[in-house]
Amino acid sequence: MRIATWNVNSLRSRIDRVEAFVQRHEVDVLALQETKAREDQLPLMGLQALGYEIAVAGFNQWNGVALLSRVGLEDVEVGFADMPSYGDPAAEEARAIGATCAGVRIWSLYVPNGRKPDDPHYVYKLDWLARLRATASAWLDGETALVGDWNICPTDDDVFDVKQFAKSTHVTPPERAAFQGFLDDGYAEVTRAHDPGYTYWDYYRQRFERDRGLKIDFVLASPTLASRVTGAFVDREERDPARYAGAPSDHAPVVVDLV
DNA sequence: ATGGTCGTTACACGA
Repeated sequence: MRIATWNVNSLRSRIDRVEAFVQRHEVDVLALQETKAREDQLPLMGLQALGYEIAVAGFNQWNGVALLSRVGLEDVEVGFADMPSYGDPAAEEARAIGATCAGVRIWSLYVPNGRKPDDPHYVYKLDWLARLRATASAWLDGETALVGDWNICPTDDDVFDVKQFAKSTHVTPPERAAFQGFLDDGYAEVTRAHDPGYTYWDYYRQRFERDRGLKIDFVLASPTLASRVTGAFVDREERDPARYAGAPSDHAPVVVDLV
């Protein structure tokens, strides 16, 4: 089975790329983040014609998550609501959607950005991660994957220039400790060993062309699932502005293979 | 310190 995760930065603006991506790599399950659309706004017929079931949750003009699967999509669950200060406080905003696909419980996660270390959103980010960890620790016995945009650079190697991030989120010790907590509990990050490269490059300043990026998109697997991983890679071509028509997402997809 | 570029029921704001 091949699963993938991709912060797509608007599913509507990149629906053609998503269709091409899942076909190009024969992806069985795709977790999406920053979908920025309600299901009723999405032209999903193409993906359905390709055999994908779709579950969409949590939307405003910045966030939103989704799961596509051609190997079953059961027991869909939405959780970990967004901070109310984003968008319409009355709208239900989710930053996580989970489903069971061919026996594997997969969660598409869009960890809060945090904005700045002195911002309330930063506190919210750490609290959100603590709540996720407490819940996810109960899933270690099963075949569980926590995939998505973690908005954390766990090591200095995951930042093109640590000095530039001295006063920024993504690299602070509390964020790194929050990420490490999942590993301490027994989850394994299964992509780095196969592809240590960045997964995100800012749109400005030709950051992709100069490979000035961040590694912030990860796949954490429970022990049983981790033992099934045979490979992983970052699809950098999907981030290359020169490779395909139209603007790319600022994130590249991450693909993982399981026996 | 600033600005650069994407996206969105947008002409400001989040990433």
